[in-house]
Amino acid sequence: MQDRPLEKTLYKHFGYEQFREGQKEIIEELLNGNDVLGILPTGTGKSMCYQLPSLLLEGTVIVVSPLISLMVDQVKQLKQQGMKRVVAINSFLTPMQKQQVYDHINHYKLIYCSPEMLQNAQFMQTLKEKVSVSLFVVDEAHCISQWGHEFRTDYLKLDDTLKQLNNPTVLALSATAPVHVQNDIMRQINRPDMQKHIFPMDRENIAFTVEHVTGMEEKIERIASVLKTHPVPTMIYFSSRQWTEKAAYELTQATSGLRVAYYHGGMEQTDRLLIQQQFMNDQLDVICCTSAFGMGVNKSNIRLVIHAHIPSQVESFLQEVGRAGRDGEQSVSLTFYSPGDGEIPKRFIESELPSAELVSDAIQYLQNIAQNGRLLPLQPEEIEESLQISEVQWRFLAYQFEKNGVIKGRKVVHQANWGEAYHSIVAFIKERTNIKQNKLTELLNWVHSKDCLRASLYQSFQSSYKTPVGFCCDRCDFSFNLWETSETPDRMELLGWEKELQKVFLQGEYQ
DNA sequence: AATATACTTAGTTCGCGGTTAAGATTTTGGGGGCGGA
Repeated sequence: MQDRPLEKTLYKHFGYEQFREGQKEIIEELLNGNDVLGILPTGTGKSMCYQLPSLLLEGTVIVVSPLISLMVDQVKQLKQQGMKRVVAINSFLTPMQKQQVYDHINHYKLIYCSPEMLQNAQFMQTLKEKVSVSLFVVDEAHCISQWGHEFRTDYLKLDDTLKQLNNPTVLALSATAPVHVQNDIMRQINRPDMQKHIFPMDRENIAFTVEHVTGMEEKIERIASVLKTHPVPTMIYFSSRQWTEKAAYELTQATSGLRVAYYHGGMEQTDRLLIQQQFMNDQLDVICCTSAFGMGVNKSNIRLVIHAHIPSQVESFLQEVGRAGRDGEQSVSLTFYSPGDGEIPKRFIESELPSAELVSDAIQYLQNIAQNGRLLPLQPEEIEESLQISEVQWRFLAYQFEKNGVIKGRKVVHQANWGEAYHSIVAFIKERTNIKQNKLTELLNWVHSKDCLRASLYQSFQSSYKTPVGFCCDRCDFSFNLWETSETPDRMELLGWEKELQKVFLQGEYQ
């Protein structure tokens, strides 16, 4: 091991004898100063790709993460492994805590933050003054492409952040990113020449099945009957919060004995955390959830992922399905479709971005402000109120107006080219809506596909896919009565005393 | 009739509970000296 310094560091700090597939190549690439786009399946240790370099590189590693809970989990885990010079900066810190972190910012080797945080002037100033960034990591990088254009536009400003931080080496990581998402990531962060380390993401132990039914009532009946014969750890996706709650109640009634809960973004943070932990600890069998549930759920024995509603694109579908069978055991994806099910995602797509009329209203509103020599209101809620638009719609517009030179921070640019801005924004909205509608159509086509579900699902994502280890799909060889699941395992899984002790010590620890 | 996804902010408090470091005290094991067999 003497002439293998990377392995030595790996063993010394993380206790592993050798690297997993892909890790070493990526790390060497980064240490040589090359940008890397890494697409690695979940559970193969993506975070090692930057945690180990953070120990070897001179400066600081910045990790952009989409969820506070993800950063907090990572920091907790690293501290537990003995790496103390790690911090997550987010809105959970009080102003005083934040100041303390800023005062000693150069003490940290790893800093986790959200893309929004990187738009905070004080944070950026602190970084620029006191920190030399050796590596800039975008975790869950598909968020750039999937959320950046409409939902969280700060994801599209990372290229500017990189410039301000003296163009450090970049590592973009994701588990599920088809070629067009990979290209979008590189385009948005303005690094066209990234070294690609891409591993196939098709899952050979998941069987696919689609059932056409009449409506939600029949779906829940079917789910109940499947769960009675196959009482396995299960996730059920819905497109509405209300249905998650209703279904959880009805399934509890229908399947005596199964422990069912619901989870969606409208719940209290503490409740969300509790449900997630109970599910991960096998204290719950079934979760009825919206798309809010998923990222950061590292439960290895999820056997069944049901879509009671379809999402709005294949990428989301694959991410959600991919949470099944991380342990390699036979798992199943069950998708329901009833006539009209495409309507919900269609409405989402239509309502997410403002209409042309709203863009024109917004321009009038801005011109009014400019003429009176005023600034934009400090509270965005005030603008949303005046224009009668949603928070997401205003954030999208604000980003577009800024990009088109109409506003600068809170200032409205007087001599802006309003006509051109209007046309370019409206054209962009059309283009995005189109792209999203096509993505929805792609998923709907799959649901109605007559051919092998596995083949048609993965075809557009990668050139080839592995042959399944068990069942393939309901067009080929799968049906529920062939699928044998072992008896519900003991509720209390024995982990060995080290893991049990670790669990006890880390319980309830959140910051 | 409507249906989902997340982040953000707060200026310089105060008291309480818990933790840690340092010092004091007690317990315990081992080493060394001494006397006797």
